[in-house]
Amino acid sequence: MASSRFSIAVHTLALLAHDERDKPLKSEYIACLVKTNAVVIRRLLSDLASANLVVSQAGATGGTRLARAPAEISLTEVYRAVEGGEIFSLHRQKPDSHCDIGRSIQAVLSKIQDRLDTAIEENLGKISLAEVLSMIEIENKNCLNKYQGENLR
Amino acid sequence: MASSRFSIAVHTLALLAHDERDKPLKSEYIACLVKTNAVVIRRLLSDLASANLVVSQAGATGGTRLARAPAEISLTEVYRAVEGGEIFSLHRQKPDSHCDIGRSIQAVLSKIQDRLDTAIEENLGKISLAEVLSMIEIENKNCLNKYQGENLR
DNA sequence: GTTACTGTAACAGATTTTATTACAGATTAG
DNA sequence: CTAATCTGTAATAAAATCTGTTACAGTAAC
Repeated sequence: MASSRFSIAVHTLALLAHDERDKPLKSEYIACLVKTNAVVIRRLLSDLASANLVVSQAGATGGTRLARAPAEISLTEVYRAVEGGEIFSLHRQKPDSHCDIGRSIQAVLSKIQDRLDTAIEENLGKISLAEVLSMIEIENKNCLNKYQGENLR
Repeated sequence: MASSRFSIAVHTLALLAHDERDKPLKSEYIACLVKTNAVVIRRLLSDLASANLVVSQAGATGGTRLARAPAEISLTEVYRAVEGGEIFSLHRQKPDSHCDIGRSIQAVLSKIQDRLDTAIEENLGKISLAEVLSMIEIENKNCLNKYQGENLR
């Protein structure tokens, strides 16, 4: 799945974690910062809500906020919630099953897919939303330093 | 990249490893077994040749054969040769950079991409083409057993 | 020189992602 | 209770990506 849903989900969650957390954000506002359509955000938030990562409220003054503290949200959960979870696709046409290889290659490839998926989830499991926030902060400081450094010349 | 190129590459290499290895296979023949077009196979083989995994020969009686023994070909090499190598995409539209999050989120996501990519390559590095062949054999035997078992009823 | 391949370009078709419009249902304020 | 303002979802359009196909130049054997 080469979609950008994971990226947009992490961005959205970071926004929810960054702003005052008791005040829910509106999809329109998030969409504006992420530069996409509000419906795209709502669909994503809907998936995140199903995974109990966020809580939405309908009606005027409604919006969405995190369901838990950022330190308690792992990127694995986000990945599972919004991404299909296949690193590569199998053959679109089923291979010729008269051949020894063709008969079993897809079963073998599926096993490899599973291994990779596990590896990815383990890896993402080590990263929490809180860590993403601090990575962002560090990145911002680096930017600032670079910029000042260049001004000194 | 949710393409099936990796699957088709592994299938193709398995075919090259399975048949007599001194006799090169023609793209048309491989395409028939993989159930795709010969040009698709040639494009793939062309990438695999650039990665020194196979050797092709033009002209009548030409074709393609493995460049090394199956035990010496790791799936990491195959993956790198044919697949773009991005588990998820970044935002298609760049996010609003007036916002603290938007300014740095993509840099952070890139780092996460890199980590995942490394994890995948490490994982695939543990699997050689030779192992794929034996996995296929095991799978075929399992199929056979199942089939015979069902016939006994 | 004829035949039988590979390698690539160029284009068409299919599939997948993303954006947009529209509207029903929920919630609050007045 | 009515108007205003959200979410959630369906339906559809547009854009991007992936596959398949045709065409043909270049290479090697016979």
